[in-house]
Amino acid sequence: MTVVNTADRVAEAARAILAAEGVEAVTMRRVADAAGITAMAIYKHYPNREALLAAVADRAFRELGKTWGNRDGDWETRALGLLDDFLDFALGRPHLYRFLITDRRDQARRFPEGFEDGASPSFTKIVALVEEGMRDGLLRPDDPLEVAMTLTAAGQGLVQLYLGGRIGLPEEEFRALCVRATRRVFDGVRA
Amino acid sequence: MTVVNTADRVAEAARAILAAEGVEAVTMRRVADAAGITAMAIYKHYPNREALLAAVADRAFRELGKTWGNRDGDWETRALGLLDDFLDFALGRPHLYRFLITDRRDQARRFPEGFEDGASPSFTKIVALVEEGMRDGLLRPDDPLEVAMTLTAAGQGLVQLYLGGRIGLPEEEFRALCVRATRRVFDGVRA
DNA sequence: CCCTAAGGTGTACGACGTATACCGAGAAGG
DNA sequence: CCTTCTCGGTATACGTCGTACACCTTAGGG
Repeated sequence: MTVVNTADRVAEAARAILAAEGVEAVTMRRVADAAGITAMAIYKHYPNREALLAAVADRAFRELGKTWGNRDGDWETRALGLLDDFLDFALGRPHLYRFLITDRRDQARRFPEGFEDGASPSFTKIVALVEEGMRDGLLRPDDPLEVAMTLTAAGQGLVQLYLGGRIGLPEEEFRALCVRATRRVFDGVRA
Repeated sequence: MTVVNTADRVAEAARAILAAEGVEAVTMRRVADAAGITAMAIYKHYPNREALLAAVADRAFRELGKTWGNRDGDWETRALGLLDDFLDFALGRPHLYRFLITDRRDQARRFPEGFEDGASPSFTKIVALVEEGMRDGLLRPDDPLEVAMTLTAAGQGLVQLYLGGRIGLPEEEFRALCVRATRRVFDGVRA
């Protein structure tokens, strides 16, 4: 991600602060300082703070899609690998995760339309895996989109609880809990 | 919930604004106006805004526990009734839901210690139902706490996606989706 | 050579959380 | 009965936030 122009430099500065300290730490003045300009200069590139944050979300999402789910192995290995990638992100960059996944964003992709055509790179990979599982007889025939959604929702719910401080487990144990929970859900959709 | 003293009146005013417009709308000045005092007078009752919000969370949680899961019928009816109650709250008072469930709160109850003794009224009901299901042979023997957690996580994940604007379905269809998802998870833990 | 537009600065405004100083009423104690 | 505390309230002010507005500088095109 080479930074070329000011708009990118600003977005990158915002992303860094966000990842380190959370959305509420992303103030126009701090971002401006980090980018080497004045706060008001940001408005030459983004109409307001919200738009800046949206731009940050965009590039974070794009970056994310590239690093997810590039594993080999049998079906179950790849499935749990996807969960692992997800947890790596959620637990490794919790502020970014909260911002991207938990916070409301109005023009976010929507289920089911926005997903059917593979618009969401990460979710599409899960859907593809589910479809493969059904084709190969590992999973019971069902609506792949809904099954994929059920699977991801379980993981996201667990992470939400964990990041919300409701699960007092060390990270490794929490990850193991996620794997067990996911297996249970798999059991529910297995052939 | 009769309001007697100023502290309660303040908390109730804060709760009303929160339920109507979300946490960020809960400013000290607005709460004070609604309670008929000055902003600074709030500090005679709560050390700061965070403490006020914590008090709001407390009473909302307590109120919630009373209205949840008072249904009769067979096991599945009660189980889906609990889901229904949960969705009633999450979809009926989304701001309150986000505040209580999604937002980070430091002295929140924790899994597993905080739940084992039945400290959380709503979650305890789910655990009890799961335990009953296992005793009666409806569910496969397993850790009831973890199974209950898997179940709730799936529901919370779905709601998180819905409230985050990621699921472009009308409420009724979303509720049906939740039921189908929950059934799939049930299938995974059934005997 | 001037005009324009793009990208930058400085200042200012209203809203926020809250520190601080002050005040009046009633209880307590001599 | 008068003094003195304490409790719950007010008024004012400070630093920070997002951002409106006026202004400046500079590169490039007619």
